[in-house]
Amino acid sequence: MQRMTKQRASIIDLMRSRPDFLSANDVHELLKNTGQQVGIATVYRNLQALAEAKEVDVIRQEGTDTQLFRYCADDDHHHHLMCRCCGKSVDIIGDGFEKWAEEMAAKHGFTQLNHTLELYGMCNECTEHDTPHLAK
Amino acid sequence: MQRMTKQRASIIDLMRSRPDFLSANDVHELLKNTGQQVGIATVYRNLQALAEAKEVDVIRQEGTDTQLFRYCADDDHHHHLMCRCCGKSVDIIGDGFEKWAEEMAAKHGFTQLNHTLELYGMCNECTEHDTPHLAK
DNA sequence: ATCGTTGCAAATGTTTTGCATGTCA
DNA sequence: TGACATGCAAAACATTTGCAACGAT
Repeated sequence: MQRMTKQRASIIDLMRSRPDFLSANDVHELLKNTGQQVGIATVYRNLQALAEAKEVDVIRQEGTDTQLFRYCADDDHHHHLMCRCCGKSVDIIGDGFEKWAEEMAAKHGFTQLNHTLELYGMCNECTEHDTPHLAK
Repeated sequence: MQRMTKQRASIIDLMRSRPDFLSANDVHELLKNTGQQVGIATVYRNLQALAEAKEVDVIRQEGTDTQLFRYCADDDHHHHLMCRCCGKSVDIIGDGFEKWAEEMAAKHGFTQLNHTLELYGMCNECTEHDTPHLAK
């Protein structure tokens, strides 16, 4: 079974307090700044476990090959509209989209459909304030 | 300017002859099997150049962190419906989808929208023949 | 003869793993 | 106590880069 340790608690706390997507490294650094040292391997292991438990969402950063994690109460299937400037993200339910995807699959004889979809843009705040990049 | 070398020619030839998505490593191996040794770094450099020239499409493999490349005549923006079993993929034009995405962005005050979208499934052949995995 | 290209090996960056040690239940 | 969790360092990958040798134009 799953045991509650100091470090798991720290990680969960941090994730719950953060509305934006963070890399494993971000989490590691942020915890270090709070004085709660947690090994990077442990960070990865816990984020992975949380992802499997659907407590966090995982996406891939736009250009790079880094996974980003974010706490997420809603464990239904959904997508994200993420600000590439400040990292903030909005959950999107894909009603219309899912239907479109199924149609496309059917048209080409594909079954057992699955998909990856992420939307990236600039949120209104970042557009207005011309914020170049948000400090983590 | 761009120079045509043996190795660039080999890579382009291979890509043109392949309808499925290949990793840089696949390309490297396949060329090795043909006797046309090409350094892995060169494979990467050329695939990257081809991607910039929009001669190949790049996607990320479903679970992993590997990029996959595929020759693509059509340089307009489009998406892929890919068979997770045999790797075959179909180009999809996103008319309906693009519009939906813009609506979603607008609704939440996001601009400069961009997105990643890939569809994965089982093609009819793979479903019928119950092909477990295609040999590369 | 240039100057882009290649190949190799080393560097990078992310994520995973082995293993001895620590610790929750 | 005993199974699971942690930390560290090493391993595993995918990808990039420095640099000397090469070769297309």
